[in-house]
Amino acid sequence: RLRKWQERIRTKDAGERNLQFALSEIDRMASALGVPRSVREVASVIYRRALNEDLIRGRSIEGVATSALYAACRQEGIPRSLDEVAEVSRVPQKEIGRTYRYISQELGLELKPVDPKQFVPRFASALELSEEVQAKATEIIDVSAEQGLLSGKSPTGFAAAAIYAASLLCNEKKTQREVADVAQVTEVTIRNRYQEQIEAMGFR
Amino acid sequence: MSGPADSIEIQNVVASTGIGQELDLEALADDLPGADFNPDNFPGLVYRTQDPKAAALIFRSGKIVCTGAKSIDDVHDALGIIFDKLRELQIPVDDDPEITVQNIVSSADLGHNLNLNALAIGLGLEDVEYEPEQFPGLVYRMDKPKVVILLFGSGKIVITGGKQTDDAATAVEEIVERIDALGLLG
DNA sequence: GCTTTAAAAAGTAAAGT
DNA sequence: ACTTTACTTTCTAAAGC
Repeated sequence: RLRKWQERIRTKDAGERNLQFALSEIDRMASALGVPRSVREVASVIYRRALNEDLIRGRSIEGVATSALYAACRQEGIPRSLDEVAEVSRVPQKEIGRTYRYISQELGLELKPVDPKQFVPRFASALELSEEVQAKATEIIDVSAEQGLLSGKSPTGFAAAAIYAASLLCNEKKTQREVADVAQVTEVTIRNRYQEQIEAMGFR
Repeated sequence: MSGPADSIEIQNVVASTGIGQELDLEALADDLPGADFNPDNFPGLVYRTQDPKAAALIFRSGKIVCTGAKSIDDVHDALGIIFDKLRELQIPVDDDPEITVQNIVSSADLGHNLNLNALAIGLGLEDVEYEPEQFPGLVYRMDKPKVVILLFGSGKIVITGGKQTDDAATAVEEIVERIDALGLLG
């Protein structure tokens, strides 16, 4: 009797400690990513739901915590790329993506594909670009997406190219390297997306 | 009348079989020229046939997996070559080992560009995986036939998971119908 | 879950010329 | 800037960790 009771307390304590660890990790990563408190709360809710639905079995606590935060950022409309999330996590990017797909499916999050426009304010301010450039980049994304150029393309690369193009059009030029660095894509990707977008805008 | 169904091409067939005889893979690796056997990495011995081009994984139990063939006939031909090679080495092989097709991978072309964002929402987010940051294709799991379809912006698609020859054709017919019903087929 | 094998799709990336 | 190579995703069996 006593042994069973102690075991229950032990598992309860272990579970409690694991939950506290996960929540503190979400907090630490959220701070490193500079996302608001509301996103951390959404991430915590997602993590607790995953815990209640027994989705953590066979997966690492850190992996589920990171994926919950990645999902929360998307749900709140201020997405971080998997690259950015992986930088502040000790879990490899591949596992974060796989775990995200799993919990997203099991919890029925039904998150829409990431909209490249959601990266514009953050990337543009990191590059100290004006509101005018941001508005232009947003327009470029809308017009080129409307013409079907977005299908299959990485949202960060698409946003980076639009910001690069907008910086040229507004006489606030940033180099491809500068934009590539903040968006964490290569110059080659910016060049490729940029060419298509300029053509879609009817410039050239 | 050339439609998407006519563009279907089988790209890979995976099948399993067994010779009904245990094997000494160490000895087989020495006797079979071109055989790759690294038991530390993987328990199967890898043997490749040139014509038809295929790769076989041969296990200690005598069970064999054949992959890479372009048709079901090629699977039978490739395995036939392997059975004969084993017989040449004085290894008893069942007369007519049963060969089971486990997976057929096909490609096809819908002939129109696809708006994958609209398709993800239209087909139902619960049945769709579309993460262009990780992979450019939209993943759609179909129940009947039970296959997985990868759809790309170009309109090219991949059908995998099918076991019947006509699964790909049925799946293409079905996906075209669903996309068309959404008004998303050019 | 992982390990290995094959194949297509298209995007992204890195290395070498 | 160009090409080449390689990695991402889906599927499936096999034996064993």
